[in-house]
Amino acid sequence: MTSDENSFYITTAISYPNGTPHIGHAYEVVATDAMARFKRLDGYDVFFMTGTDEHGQKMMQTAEKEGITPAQLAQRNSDAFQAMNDELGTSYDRFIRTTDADHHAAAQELWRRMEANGDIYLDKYAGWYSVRDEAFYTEDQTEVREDGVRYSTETDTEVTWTEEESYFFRLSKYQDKLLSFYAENPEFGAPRSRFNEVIRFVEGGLNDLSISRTTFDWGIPVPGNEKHVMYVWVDALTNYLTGAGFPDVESESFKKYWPADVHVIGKDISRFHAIYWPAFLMSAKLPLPRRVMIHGFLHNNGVKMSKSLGNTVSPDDFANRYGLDQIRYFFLREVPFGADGSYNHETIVARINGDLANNFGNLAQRSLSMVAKNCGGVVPTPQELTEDDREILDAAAGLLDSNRAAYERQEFSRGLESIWQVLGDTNAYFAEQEPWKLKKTDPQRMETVLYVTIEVVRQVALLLQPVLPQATTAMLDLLAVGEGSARSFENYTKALQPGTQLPAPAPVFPRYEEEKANA
RNA sequence: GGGGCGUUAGCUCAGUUGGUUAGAGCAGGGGACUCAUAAUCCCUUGGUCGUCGGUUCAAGUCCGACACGCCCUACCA
Repeated sequence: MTSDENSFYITTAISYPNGTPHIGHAYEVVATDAMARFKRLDGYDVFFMTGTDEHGQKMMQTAEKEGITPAQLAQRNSDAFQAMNDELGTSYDRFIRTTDADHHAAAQELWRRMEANGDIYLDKYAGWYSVRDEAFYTEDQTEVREDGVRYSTETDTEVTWTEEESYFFRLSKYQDKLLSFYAENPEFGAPRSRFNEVIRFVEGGLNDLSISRTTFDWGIPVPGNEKHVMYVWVDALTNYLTGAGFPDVESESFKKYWPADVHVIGKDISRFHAIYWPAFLMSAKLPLPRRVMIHGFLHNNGVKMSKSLGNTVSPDDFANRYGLDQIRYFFLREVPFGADGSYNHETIVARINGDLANNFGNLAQRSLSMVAKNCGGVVPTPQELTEDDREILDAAAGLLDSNRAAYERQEFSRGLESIWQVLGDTNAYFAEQEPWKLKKTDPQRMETVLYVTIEVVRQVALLLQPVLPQATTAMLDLLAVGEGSARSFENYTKALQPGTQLPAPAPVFPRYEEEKANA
């Protein structure tokens, strides 16, 4: 039972809409979007899903505080998350909500399967429960502080003594199975350092997991016992199955897309995805996802954002200030995916002006404007290629494979780095060939140089579509590259046709000017 | 307490299985050019590769301590 090899199913984590979206949410979805776009361009049948995880006690409490129902809160904030995706122009195929009807059916079916496998039993749970963490703590993991309230020592959140009947999942039974799965699938968790943490945790022994609650009802009812709702993580993780069409395992979409190819998540939830989730699926006798890609966090200059400091920036403001493609590029180029990173105004501007405007934008502009002025505005006709010409064209041609390899491991920054290496070489090539002098001495040679240059620009633009969807669309328009398949990777080597009429060139990447920003 | 990761030019980082003068980008300095978004190109200043010790003909690259930093996990060896 494996999914179609030409299909590609990728997900972000679903967000908890207890609050509004921040930069971290944008970061995750942009990276996932780039991956999805790359695979589409590379001929895959892609299904890209993101969404919101709306159940749980925290949602109930927040709603209560605001004097609205959990459903209203969920609706409002889920809409905000979807709006963020739309403003960022992400190419999601489904925005799933755990309140969707088909998700209820999926979560209950997963439960039944785990139960049928003998992995769920009813018991009692007593302990210090933190609503914020959605977790129980033992006595010694908590302490009473000056205010007379008991807190979790580790997470500084308030805990209350909770005694309740609860269903448990026999997670302990899966320790060895998980460990052998990890050993056989070294690429399952990434980056390696995070995966190692997961493995160490499992090696340390697994306790059975409490997977239901009776103290509130904002959740999916446990099949056969409506007093209980499912623990939010059983509910939430199942969304990945729902998106593929579960519980209809015979459906076309399920056969095509499950198991998921990549779950993109933050480092805070690696345990749920790399331990609980595979264990649930093993229990339910379903195939396991191929990869869990764990990204780091972005810090604003190492300073945490907080509302009281007034330094919060919504993804929306961020994009409006710098530009959509610009922040996408910054996110993916500046920080190796998987590592923590930091951002600040100066670094962002340096990337926008140095990489995008100067190295790439200007290369296109300088070559295309010469074409417009000296070649009658049509794609020039190359003569026999010199060693220099071939070298630069070969370098560009090689980028497709190197980027495939980079994307396969979500190493976006490496892929982009290799592209900018070629752009740098091309600028050097252009300066060395001096086509503006050839204009008078050897017009045919000039045409060859211009042709080679804009052909490199074409290939680079094709390859950058996943990261810079808007700018590359404009760039490919300037090169009169047809829409649709002409812009997919199958036509990566389909060179520009001499004589093709080109539109008047115009700059694609504006420089970021401080005066304008401060106004 | 146990474990993991990191510590390389001002900044951000690359450095394969140990092997000639340790690299890139940005920043800094000098020059060139004029096709171009004051863009681009060339040259160039910066490093006792955290500290100490060891293995080796040879270590940034292996081993052992130690010092910082980050992370995971815990009072059980």
